Amino acid sequence: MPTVKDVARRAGVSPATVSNVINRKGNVSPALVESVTRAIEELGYRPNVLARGLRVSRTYTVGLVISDMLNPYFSEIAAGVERVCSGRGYTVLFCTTGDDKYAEAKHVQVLRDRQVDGIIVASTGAGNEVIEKLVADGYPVVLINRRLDGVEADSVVSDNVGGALQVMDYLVSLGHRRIAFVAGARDSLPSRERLDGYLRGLAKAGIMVDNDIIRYGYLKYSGGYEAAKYLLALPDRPTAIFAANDMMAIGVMDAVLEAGLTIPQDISLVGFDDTMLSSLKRINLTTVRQSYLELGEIATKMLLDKLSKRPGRRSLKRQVVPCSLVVRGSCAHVTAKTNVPGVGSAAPAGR
Amino acid sequence: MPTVKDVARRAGVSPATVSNVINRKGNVSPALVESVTRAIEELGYRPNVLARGLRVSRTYTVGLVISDMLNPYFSEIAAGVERVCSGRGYTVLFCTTGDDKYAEAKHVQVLRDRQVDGIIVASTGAGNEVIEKLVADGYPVVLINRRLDGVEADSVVSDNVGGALQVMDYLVSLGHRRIAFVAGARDSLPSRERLDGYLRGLAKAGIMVDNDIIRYGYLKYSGGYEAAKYLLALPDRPTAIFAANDMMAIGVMDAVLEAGLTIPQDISLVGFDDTMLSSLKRINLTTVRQSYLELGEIATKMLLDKLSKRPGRRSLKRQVVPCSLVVRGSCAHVTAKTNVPGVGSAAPAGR
DNA sequence: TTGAAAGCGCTAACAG
DNA sequence: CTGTTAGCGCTTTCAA
Repeated sequence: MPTVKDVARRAGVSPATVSNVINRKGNVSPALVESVTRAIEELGYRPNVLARGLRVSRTYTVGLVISDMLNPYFSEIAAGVERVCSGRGYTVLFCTTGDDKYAEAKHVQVLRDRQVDGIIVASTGAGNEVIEKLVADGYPVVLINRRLDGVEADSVVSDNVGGALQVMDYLVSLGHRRIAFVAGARDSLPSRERLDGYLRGLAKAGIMVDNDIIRYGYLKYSGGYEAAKYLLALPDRPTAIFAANDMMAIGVMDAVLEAGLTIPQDISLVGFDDTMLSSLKRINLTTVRQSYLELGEIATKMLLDKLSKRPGRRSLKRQVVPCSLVVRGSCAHVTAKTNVPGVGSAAPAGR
Repeated sequence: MPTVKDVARRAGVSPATVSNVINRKGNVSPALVESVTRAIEELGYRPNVLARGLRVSRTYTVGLVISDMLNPYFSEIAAGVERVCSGRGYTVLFCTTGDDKYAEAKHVQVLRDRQVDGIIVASTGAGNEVIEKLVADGYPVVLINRRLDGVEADSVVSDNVGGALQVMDYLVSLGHRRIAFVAGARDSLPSRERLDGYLRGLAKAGIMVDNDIIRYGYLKYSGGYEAAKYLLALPDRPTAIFAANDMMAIGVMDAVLEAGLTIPQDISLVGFDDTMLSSLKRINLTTVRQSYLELGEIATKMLLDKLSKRPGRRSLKRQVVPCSLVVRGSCAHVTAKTNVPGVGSAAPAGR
C-alpha cells in the first residue's frame, strides 16, 4: 500500500504538500495540485484513515448500541442511523447488548476504545450508570427511546403517550367504554408510556379504571394470547382490546378467533408499531405508526450536528417524534356487536 | 485521556513494559505486573485501539456489506456476524448498498480505507469487479449467498436447490402433478436456484415442464398476488403453487382467497424462507427454513479463522448450508380437492 | 507557497 | 527481565 511519502516522492513534493492537496488546505499552487493528483491516481493511493484519526483525534465513526438486531424495531433504527451516517461520510460501528447491563457497559467501552466520535444508544438495558459516566466524561451521546432524568444526554423518543391517546379517542368515538389494555413487561418504558396514554384516555372520557382488564405480559405473541384468554373469560368481557404492540395484538387476535368470536364485530382490536404484519390482508390490524427509521435518522442528525459544533454549547436536546393512528379493519362501532358474526373482514365502521 | 507514558511514569517503568503487561508478552516480573496493573486502574487507562492498529496493522474490525438493513434476511445475517465477532473480540463496521453497484464499490473502499481486517459481503449488488479486485489485492473476503466462478473467494450459500427439491418431493408425494412456480426477478440468484430445484423436482417425478405455470415477478407480496391471479384464471389451473419466498406466498394466498378458493383444499401452497410471518396461525404456511443467522455466523467464523492463520494457506472454502422443509397447514393431498370447502385451517393431509 | 521536523499512542527490535 | 529507540502514516506547526 502506497503512503503519502510514496506519493510525495513520485510527485516530487513533500508529504506535507500531498496532505494539503488531499485536504484542500494551505493553498497549494495549481501546478502541484495537478501533479500530486496524478501521482495519487497512478499509485492508487488511499489515505490510511487510522493514521489520520490518530493524528487529528477524529475518526468519523459513530458507535451504535442496540438491544437486538433480530428485532425489527432495532434493525429499523440501525437502518436510519446508517443512512444518515453514510450520507455524511461517517461509518457505523455497531454492537448488541441483549439488554444485558454488563454487555452494554462492555460494548460502550469497546466503542470508546475505538475512538468513535459519538455514541447512539438504542438499547433498553437498564445500565444507567454507563450512560451517566459517558456523559460525565463529556462524550457525545444521543439516547433513543430512553430518557434519564437529571442526565445531560440528548434524546429522541417517540410519542407513545400521544399515540395511545389517539387510540383511546378513536375507540371511545366508536362507542367503546369497556376497553382492556394488554401491556408488556412492567419495566419496558414504551409499554409504560402506552399504558399511561391509555389511562389518560380513560380519564378524558370519564371512564373508571378497572384494573382487572389491564393485563401484563411478555411483549410477544404469547403474551397477547394469554392475556386475551383471561379477558374473554371474564363475565363482563371488554368490547375492545388495546395491545401494547402488534405482536401481542396478533396473539389476542388468535385467542379471540379460538373463542368463536369475530373481529371487529364482537371485539375491536388495536395494536401499536405498525409492523409489516399489520398490513397483511389476513391481519388487517388498526394500529399506531411510529417510524423507527426516522427515530434513528433524527438521533444521528442530532449527534452529527453536535459533533460539528464547538464543544462549548451544551444545550440539552430532547425531541419527541409524533405517532399516527393507522385505521384498518380491526375496529367497529360498539353497536355493531349485534351484527351477524362470521364475515370476518367486514369494513370498519369508523371513518 | 492517559496514555502508556502516563502509566509508565506512575508505575515507575518504561512504556514498553506497560505494553508488555497489557499484551501479556515478554515475561514481565510479577512485581512490575502488579504495579503496572495498579497504575492502569488508578488512572483509568484504556489503550488507544487506533494507535495500536496503526502499529500492528491489525484492527480487529470486520467490514460487513449488506443490501438493506430493513430486509429481515439481511438483519438476520448482520445479527449472526455481530454475534460471532463480539464473541471473539472483533467489532463490526457495517454499510448498506441498496443493491447499487456503485454504492457497493464506494462502501467497500471506505471499509478498506478504515483498515478492516476482512470483509463479509452479503449484498446482491451485481458489482463483481469490486469483489474480484478485493480478492486480487489479497484481501480476506467471504461472500454470503453470492458466488463468483473463477474467483478465489470463500463463500457460504444456502442450499436453495436442495430446499426446493424437498418441496417438490413433498408435493409430489401428496399426489400433485400440476405444480406452478412463482419466481422472483430473473437475476436473483436464490430465486434462480429455487427455480432450478423446482425443475429438477419435476424431472425426478417425470412431470413435463409447462412454462405457462412458471411466473416471474417482484420478490414481494404484489409479485405473488399478480402471479396467482394469472394462474387461477388458467383453464387448467394448478393444484399446487410453489412461491420463491414467503412474502410472495402470502400474496398468492390472498389471491386464492379472493378467488373464492380455499387453502389447502383447493390449492396447496408452499413458500420459502420461514419468515416469522409463516408461523402465524392466520398464515400457517408450509415453507422451507433457512437460518440466515447461521449463514452470518458461518461466514464470520470462516473469515476470522482465515485471519488467524498464516496468509500462506490459500484454500478456497465453499460451504453449502442445508435447508429444511417446515410442514404446516397450507398443503393437502390432491384428492382432498373434493373436500367440503370453507374449513380453512384443516390439518394437512401429509405427515 | 512549500518543506522539514515533530508527534498522535502504540509496540517491536534490540541493547543492556 | 527491562529500557531505549524507532517508526506505523498521517497532519501540523514553523521556518524558509
